[in-house]
Amino acid sequence: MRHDLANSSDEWTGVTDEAKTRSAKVAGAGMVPSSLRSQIYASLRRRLQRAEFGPGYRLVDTDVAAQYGTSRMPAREALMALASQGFLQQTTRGFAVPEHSSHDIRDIFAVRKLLEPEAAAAAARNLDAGGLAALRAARDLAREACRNDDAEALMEANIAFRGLWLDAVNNPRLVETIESFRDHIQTVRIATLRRAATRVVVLDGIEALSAAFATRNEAAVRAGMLAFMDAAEAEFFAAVEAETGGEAKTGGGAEEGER
Amino acid sequence: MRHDLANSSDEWTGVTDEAKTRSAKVAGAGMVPSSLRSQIYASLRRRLQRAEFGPGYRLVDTDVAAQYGTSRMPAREALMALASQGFLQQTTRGFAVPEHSSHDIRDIFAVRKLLEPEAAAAAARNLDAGGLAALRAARDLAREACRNDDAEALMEANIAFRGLWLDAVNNPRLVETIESFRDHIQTVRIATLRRAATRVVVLDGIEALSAAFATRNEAAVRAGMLAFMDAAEAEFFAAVEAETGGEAKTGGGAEEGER
DNA sequence: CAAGCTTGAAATGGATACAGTTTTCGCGGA
DNA sequence: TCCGCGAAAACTGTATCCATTTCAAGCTTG
Repeated sequence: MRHDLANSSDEWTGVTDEAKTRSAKVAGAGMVPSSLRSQIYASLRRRLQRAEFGPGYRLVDTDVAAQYGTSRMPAREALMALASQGFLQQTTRGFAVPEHSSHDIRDIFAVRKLLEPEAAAAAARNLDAGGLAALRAARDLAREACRNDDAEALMEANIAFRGLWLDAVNNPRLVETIESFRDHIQTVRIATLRRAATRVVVLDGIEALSAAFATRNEAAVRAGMLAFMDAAEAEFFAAVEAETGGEAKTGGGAEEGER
Repeated sequence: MRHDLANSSDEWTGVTDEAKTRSAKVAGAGMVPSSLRSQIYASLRRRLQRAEFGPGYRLVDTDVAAQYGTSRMPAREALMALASQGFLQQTTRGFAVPEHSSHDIRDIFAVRKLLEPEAAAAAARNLDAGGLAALRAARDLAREACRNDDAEALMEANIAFRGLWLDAVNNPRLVETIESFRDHIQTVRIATLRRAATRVVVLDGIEALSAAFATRNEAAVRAGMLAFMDAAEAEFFAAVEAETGGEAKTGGGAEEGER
């Protein structure tokens, strides 16, 4: 399949905006979006986030270059940038979508549990009336989605809710670190997407956090966030257990191998 | 100055080992240490950690390539990898060593205070007799350096001490995150290197931590690390205050600009 | 029939070449 | 002396080419 860079608005323009926002937030880093390298990078990153390639899928620079209609060099550099940020694994022969082990996921949850409760507490300090209203709106969307058993919509609402309180955190470094982990773990989303129990857990978490944010009770926010993450972690491992019977690897992506 | 990759054992072979250890620890990532790109990357990262280039210093791929005696390509890729991990800033024209504002440094300290006490506590659980002995040795080096008012040696001992307990942390993600922050802010070391008071603070911190590690008392380790970081932060801002009279930017690196 | 070696294709890493763009520096005029 | 202005140099981004490495399949041999 040919992936054009100029057209395909949903593919490329959306990512540009996100990149702009992010880099402007961090330290005014000079964005150079017009280079083929950056475009391929952004496109691939978006496709990786959507789990378009399953774990273990191999990405070869010549193939990527052919897909985007460029020479090998921009494709190579985009792949290397993705690898250096952990979105891809560099093997002896090419790049591969990393297969997160259960242990790896546990480690990531451990780090997130150190960061996110504190970040949420900071957000609770900073949220204004408008922010709280937006959080309520996202919560209502989540309720609606849960009532309709719409896993997709619930995930969207969850992501929106998360983005809203993260916007109120006044430590860009902290936000950046948290988001870097979020991007790595679509694995969790995919594994737990289909479970009805997960949807309940997510809605419960959003409800509890929403209430805590509304009262601006920092301790409650901290506790709520921690409980939410514990529940999510337990849910993930329960899903893995149910699906694979306790295998170590967390497969289940879209296209497997294919090479 | 010409930076050879094959010779210059202190510069390059040591870094190879570190890179090998690190990448092997993370996720079995395929290390390809023989590539020029990786070698330049590791060497530059080491030099950045040692604050060989001051804030704002511009690194141009042609210059780096000439320094290492390679073509532009490996240098370019190493620089881009460093930039994508935050060790360098990509400007509209080349790469520059980031200049952290006081606010930025405060933010980074806030994140580190969330991560490092927990990480040190985990290390305390895992350290074996050999690790404790190595920590004692590093502490003795720090004592020696402090007695001689040798700021350079104290910095080395401090880096060694940190590396040792980080090696005992069994969560590679956590280690990776901590290291990314640590390497970013050599600024702190530069600004505070010359103060005698800072040297005392550093030695005190190492002493306290060393004692806490020796007893494997997790709570003491956590508290010691937090106190150490608070002291370091206070010391940094005191140094900035004393030096520049409260300027926002934290200059004072080795070579400034130079282009 | 199996195990090891050989050979070939594919893929990566590095070097060189080239085009486009920005910056800077020197010069001339007001 | 200061302000344009133009040319040259520098820097980046991309393409193409070559060398080296690695994986795999097939063949040979015990």
